[in-house]
Amino acid sequence: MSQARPQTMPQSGSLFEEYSWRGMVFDATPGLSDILSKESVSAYIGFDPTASSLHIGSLLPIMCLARLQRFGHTPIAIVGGGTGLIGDPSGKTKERQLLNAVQVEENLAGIRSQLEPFLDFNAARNPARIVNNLDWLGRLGLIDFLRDTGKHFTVNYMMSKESVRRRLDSEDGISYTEFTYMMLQAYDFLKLNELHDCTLQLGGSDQWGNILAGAELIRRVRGGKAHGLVFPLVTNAAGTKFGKTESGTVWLDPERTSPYRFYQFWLNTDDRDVIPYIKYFTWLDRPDVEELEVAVAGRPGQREAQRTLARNVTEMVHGPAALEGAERASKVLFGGAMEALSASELLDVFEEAPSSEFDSDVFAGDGIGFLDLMNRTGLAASRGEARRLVKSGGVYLNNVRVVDEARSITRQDCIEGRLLVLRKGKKNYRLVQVT
RNA sequence: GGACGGGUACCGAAGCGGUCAACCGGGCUGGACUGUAAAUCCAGUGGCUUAGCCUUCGGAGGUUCGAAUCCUCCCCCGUCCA
Repeated sequence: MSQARPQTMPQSGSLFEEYSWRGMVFDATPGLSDILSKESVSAYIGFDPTASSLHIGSLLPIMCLARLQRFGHTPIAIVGGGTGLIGDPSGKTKERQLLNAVQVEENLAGIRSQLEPFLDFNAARNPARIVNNLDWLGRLGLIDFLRDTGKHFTVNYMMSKESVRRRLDSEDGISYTEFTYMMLQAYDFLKLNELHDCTLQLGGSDQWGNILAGAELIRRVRGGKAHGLVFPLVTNAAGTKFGKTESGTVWLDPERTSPYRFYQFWLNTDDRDVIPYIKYFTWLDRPDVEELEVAVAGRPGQREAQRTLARNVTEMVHGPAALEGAERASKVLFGGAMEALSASELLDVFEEAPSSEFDSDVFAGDGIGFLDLMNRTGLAASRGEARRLVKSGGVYLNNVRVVDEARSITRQDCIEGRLLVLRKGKKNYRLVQVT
């Protein structure tokens, strides 16, 4: 079950079959399966530059491209520098806030670097490409656009699309700007078809309408056949939005979501979701996945599948060193062997835990009351709450349960005289640094 | 503009003169069990110097020994009529 890095060694079988067994085909244009088994094609997916980092919601599209490349096809990631300035109405009930060009430019740079670990840009035969559609949309003249592209779309056709219709029914309506989005995306497909012989567009199921519009445009303008394939929306058994936790979105950027949290996110995957996720997000082959499926059914408590998922995805996104750190941190946080670590190691492990700084005077002499400390670090909203927590046995100081609500904290309690680890419940840590 | 109905803690919702810091449900937070899960069970959920005290029931006044509860005015929301 080793984790393979980006590579272009073609795999056997057809890409379509591969997508299928992994549950990644929600819908596809007729005949696509045939073409993928016979020819090597160029395919693209668009990434939305709404934020400077991709989050794990983009992992499925990324894996789609990566798999495609392994099957000998050529992946193109298009970052929507141009379309990002417009805003896609698909899946949105409200008009979007427009981003300015500078923001989009910054976001593009971040996204580009996050795609790089997944795709091989130096493959001899089918190197991956990242393109920015601002390159052509930016200098597209309005008159040309209306004559060459607009002529191929009837308003009737556009209005019949689900993404538009829903907004027509809503109170807010849809602006002309967003209404035009579909045409711009179609134009992208046309342009990529022209420049890079791209004949396939992939996307989430909400992109189906936009993708078909592009294929249609290619047929009309260039007489060529183009295809589309959409993957399903990633769901979770809890019915919440995939990729969100109590602490927010799970980003790919380690600055935003630490590798530890990232690893934990996957480790905490529901039993019902773990096999689909493994199919989506790892390179494990069919026999390995089936083995894990048996493991989940037979001894769910072992969480072999979750562990495998977390290990694989964390390593793929953040590298082996970060994975090692995340696993070490997990061990300390859930195994409780805190004494074994030095203050600086603890700082490292708790890097992403909220922390408060206190002047060393606070701990001098008789020190500070424990309840006050709880309150002042924000771990408890009031002293009363702190008291209740202690009474119910839910508070730990340096991983030792606190039973005496009247106790004070002095310098003696600090690890190496400079660090305290407060914990509320099982997972709620707060670091106190003595300065 | 008129007629009703209503505004209670994070949300929903009881209470309609004292025993109300306010039933109950949800949420949330702890605990037990467990697999860092789900389900279940238990506890807590305004503040404090915690056998007690203080501040809360849309807002401001008033009646009363005593008000979330009664009265007056005001603000806001819903429904119907104009």
